[in-house]
Amino acid sequence: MQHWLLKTEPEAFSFDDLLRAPKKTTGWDGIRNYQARNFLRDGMKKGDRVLIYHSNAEPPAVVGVAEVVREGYPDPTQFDPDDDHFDAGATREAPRWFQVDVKAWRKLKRPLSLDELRSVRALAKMPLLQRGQRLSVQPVGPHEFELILELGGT
DNA sequence: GCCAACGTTGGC
DNA sequence: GCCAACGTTGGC
Repeated sequence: MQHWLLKTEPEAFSFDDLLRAPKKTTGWDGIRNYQARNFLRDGMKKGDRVLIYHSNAEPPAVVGVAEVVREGYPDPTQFDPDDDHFDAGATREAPRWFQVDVKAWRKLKRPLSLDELRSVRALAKMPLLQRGQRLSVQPVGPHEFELILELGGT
């Protein structure tokens, strides 16, 4: 089983929104980056655990844990001309963008801010903490994942 | 709101 | 295939 981190802007969709969603589940749509797309399409497997990170937040922080409940399938918003994420170059025969479904598992007892994560030496190699890292879907090592759960409390 | 870092686009 | 211009991300 692998572990991942998904970024979201809480103003658009927060972990609490996920907790309130039907079946605490949502399609993680709107990702428009090829590297992230490849993780969604090929990497993420049912049962994988996912850290949910709030970007553009005060403070930016890991706030909860979710689980992949459906593996990669075409993101429907790419086909919708009225959607912000419409992509005229994508077809149903050859979809360009993929999403997974994630279900909220636990909210961390205490959010782990970016500052705090940076202060933990064992986490220093996380992509999230690297300078200029913008990828919104990232793999997380098993030890890093367990440590974050310990620090945040589940 | 600023701006550094990065990804994408398109002219050549 | 290079690279300048442009758009986006996301911390601050």
